[in-house]
Amino acid sequence: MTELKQHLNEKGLRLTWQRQVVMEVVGKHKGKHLSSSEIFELVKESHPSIGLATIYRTLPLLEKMKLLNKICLDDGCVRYESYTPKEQEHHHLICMACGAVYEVEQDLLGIKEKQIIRDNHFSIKGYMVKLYGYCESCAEKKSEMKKEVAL
Amino acid sequence: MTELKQHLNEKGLRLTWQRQVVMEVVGKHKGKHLSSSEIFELVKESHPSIGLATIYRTLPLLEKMKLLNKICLDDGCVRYESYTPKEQEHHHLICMACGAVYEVEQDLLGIKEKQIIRDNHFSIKGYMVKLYGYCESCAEKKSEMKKEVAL
DNA sequence: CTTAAAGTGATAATAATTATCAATATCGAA
DNA sequence: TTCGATATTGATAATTATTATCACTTTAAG
Ligand SMILES: [Mn+2]
Ligand SMILES: [Mn+2]
Ligand SMILES: [Zn+2]
Ligand SMILES: [Zn+2]
Repeated sequence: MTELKQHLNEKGLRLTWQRQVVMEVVGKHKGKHLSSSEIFELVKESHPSIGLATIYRTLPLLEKMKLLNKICLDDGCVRYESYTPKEQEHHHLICMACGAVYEVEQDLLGIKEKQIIRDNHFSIKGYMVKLYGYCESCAEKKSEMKKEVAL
Repeated sequence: MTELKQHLNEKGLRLTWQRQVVMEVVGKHKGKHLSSSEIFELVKESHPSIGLATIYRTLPLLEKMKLLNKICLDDGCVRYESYTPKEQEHHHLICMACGAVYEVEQDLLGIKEKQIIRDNHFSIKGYMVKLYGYCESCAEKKSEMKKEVAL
């Protein structure tokens, strides 16, 4: 039995082709950070009859079942990506100039976690780091502009 | 000359009482994470004639001048707080049950930053860590519920 | 004091997301 | 299999957060 069906059964929910297709589509785009409407468009390619409301219902559901990760990259919409378990969380570099997003595969917090839990009486289930800065090409453009102004 | 006026002058922008009041209001609420409409309500208390559009214009402006921090706590709206410079960045514990937000004053990345810059050819100007978990009271409620189910 | 240009308030317009509801599909039991 | 309780869906109306417009006002340099 597929992992999706398993999770659904546990909660008395039903397996529909809509839920399967959403899982498949996101799974086919590892490394991408897809908005709800982008997922809608991708699903429609193979299943044009699906409704947008179903997408908006399905994504939070899959997230709660930990089959997807929800992320918020400050561009005004929620995005989703394939689930990464706590042990191999990854993080995001966001270019403040062009908005490009790069992934960082590294444990960025490490042992500090335990200390935070002690200090704050807060049990930590996961974390997300967003790093803001400039990608290589945007950094170059910025230094060129400074030169021009100096002339 | 106030820091606000200084920044505005540099860019040929003007000092208005609206901009001053928004700064004041957010400054009076250190530790809070205020949404645009919450800020609107707070400003209206002393200055009822202000328009919502001005709030939405002013906040991103103050953020670009680094007089405010913009944050995104996954609840569907942008929030702002008093500016904290890079050297003393703080981070957020978000309770997945009740939504409460606590602050953590700690450098969570430290030396890893340089390594990230090397590995990714990305200049880092700042970062933000969101830690997800359960606050003390919600953690208790959860364990109580498990007991009940077990009965 | 004048005046050009920046800024504002009211409000219309968008964009993302949620709520409603009648019709349909799923799945365990008969 | 068939049946039926109910979970789910698609269409669409409604909300919510944010942005765009535009005529009028305010700022600040001269
Ligand atoms: Mn990612
Ligand atoms: Mn904070
Ligand atoms: Zn860039
Ligand atoms: Zn809580």
